[in-house]
Amino acid sequence: MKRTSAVDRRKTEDFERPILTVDIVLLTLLEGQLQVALLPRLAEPFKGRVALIGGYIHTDEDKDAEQAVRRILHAKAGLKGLFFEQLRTFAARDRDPRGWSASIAYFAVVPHGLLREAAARGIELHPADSAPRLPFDHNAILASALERLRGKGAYSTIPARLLPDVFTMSELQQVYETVMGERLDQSAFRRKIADLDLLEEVVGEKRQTATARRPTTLYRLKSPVEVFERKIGAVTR
Amino acid sequence: MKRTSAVDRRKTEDFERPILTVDIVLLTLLEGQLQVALLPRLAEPFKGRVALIGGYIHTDEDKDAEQAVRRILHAKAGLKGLFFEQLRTFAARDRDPRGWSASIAYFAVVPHGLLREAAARGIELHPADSAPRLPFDHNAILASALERLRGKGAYSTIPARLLPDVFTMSELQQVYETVMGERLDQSAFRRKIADLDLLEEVVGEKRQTATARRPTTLYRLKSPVEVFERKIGAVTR
DNA sequence: GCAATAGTGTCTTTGAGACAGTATAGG
DNA sequence: CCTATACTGTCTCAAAGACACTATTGC
Repeated sequence: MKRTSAVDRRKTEDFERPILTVDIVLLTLLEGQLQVALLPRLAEPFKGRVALIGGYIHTDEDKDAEQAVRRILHAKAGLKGLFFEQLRTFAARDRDPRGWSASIAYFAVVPHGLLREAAARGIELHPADSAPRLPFDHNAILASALERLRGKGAYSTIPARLLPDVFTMSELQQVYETVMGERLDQSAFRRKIADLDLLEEVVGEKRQTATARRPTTLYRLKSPVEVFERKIGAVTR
Repeated sequence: MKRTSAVDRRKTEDFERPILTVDIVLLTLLEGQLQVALLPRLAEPFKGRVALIGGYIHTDEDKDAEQAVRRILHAKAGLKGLFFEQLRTFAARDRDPRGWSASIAYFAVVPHGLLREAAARGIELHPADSAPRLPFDHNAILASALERLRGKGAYSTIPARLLPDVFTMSELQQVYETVMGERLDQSAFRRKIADLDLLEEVVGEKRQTATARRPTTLYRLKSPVEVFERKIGAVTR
């Protein structure tokens, strides 16, 4: 892995450049459970084992890291326009057998309904809390994404991005409960959501899962992801 | 900048490796104002201009990015044992004239009293809110550090790390006021700090700035940086 | 009218902002 | 005893937890 002579490089850059990749923790909700999207690796190292969706930065195509994330999500999962944000960078000598490497980790959420094409491309969903052992430090990256979702979940509309465009208030409450891992009081939840003025009603009402007799109002998020000051609280007793 | 032949690399890695550096936003408090530590650059590009403290990852010495931060803080500012945490990574094609590059940005705080040696090494302090124009995207990195400090400041003991080991309650309140840019009510502040149980009294009392008649209790932080649930609140009217 | 979920009203607790009060020193 | 800062007490308001209540449909 030697490049130009050490003498030439010494002027500006004394050290081998580490490998730089992007890894994406793509989360969705299925059967009331958070799931991670994993993809069997096509190349060495760890060829054949499932891992986070990721790839090299393409210095010719990608003008920045976000662009690389968009390109990779599109190419490997057929997805476009998702909400995603940078988690943090995992950079160390021994996280990759190929040598010193850095992975800029991203966290993304997607409604389960958009994953048809992803499934066709070999993407598998695994329960986020009991994912298999992953190569590199991907289990740590996943843990970090879950921590972020649980932390920021209570203070933002990110959990709502796990639902389809249109949803009921009960569904919304269930997502928050799943994400936060706590039961929420129905009355307090609705009050809070109303106060925050995040939703708009969808005109045509609809009947939900056969068990419901009374029809339910449907809602849609007003704006892209928002963050609020005070927590959506849990039931304390 | 060619390395092994394109054919050799094509198997695993089709693209040139970006430059990878670490940059540190080192903040301190001087004359009741937040200040950033900046250092004139010794090498091109932007040789001679002040910039954030940073450097390449040394793949032989640094086992991970945090180690690089510690090494750089020690080598360039003579500092050890500071609180620091990762901000986020700035990665784009045009942020560095040398080509596609990524900087893992860190944010650190230091009591002003520890900066004697740093000053001797050419480090300058500039008001954080009116720093000069910096090379690369360092102004954006600085802005991101300030945002983090102001955001997390109200929920953590990080602001206290801007003070010397031992401090008075008024000093502590002033740091929080400076960081948050808001006046705080004295009674509410003390109640909050007491409830959080963050401090321990220092036995020998001491008289503060000549203006104070009554002697003041001195405190010390009990534990390393802590984060709390509820904000240290501002005066609303 | 019964089952089942949708949705509302209201009591209570708690955190914290406002603000005035008391305490303790030097001069 | 005056001044300047240290420190405390308490009223009030607002957010939100608890919980019981009403509403609307299919069967």
